[in-house]
Amino acid sequence: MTDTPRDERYQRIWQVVAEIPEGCVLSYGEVARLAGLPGRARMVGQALGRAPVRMDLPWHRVINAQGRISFKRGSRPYRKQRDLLESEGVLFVDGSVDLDHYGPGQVLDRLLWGPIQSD
DNA sequence: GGGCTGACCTACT
DNA sequence: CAGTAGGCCAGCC
Repeated sequence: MTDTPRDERYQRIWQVVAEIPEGCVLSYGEVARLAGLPGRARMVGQALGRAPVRMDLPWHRVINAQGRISFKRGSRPYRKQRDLLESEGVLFVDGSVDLDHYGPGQVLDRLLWGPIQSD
């Protein structure tokens, strides 16, 4: 897979991100794995940063494995991402999202049952 | 080529 | 919970 052309790797990453349902989040590592690039979480961040704006990628649905936004707290990108997520119903508790509620394990439930109501 | 940086991750102290 | 270490790899000096 290391011989895969760079453009194709970006394409795969973008595709995975594009398919994250609204109100759900995936970690960089998870996206990398789903794109067939295990262990290359860093590349996901790069791919997102270089994604053409016209793609309208839901980049905000990608956060780190800690369930937190990877931009510096309080920075503009940080607030932007957080606003977008909260507008989709993703709740932040003490600066992090509950991956048990919005993470990959909940994608199916989310599709079947709709937005998370509460506990 | 070497060195450094980064929207990262896991495992281990 | 905080820190460290090693792994990962594209891009830019």
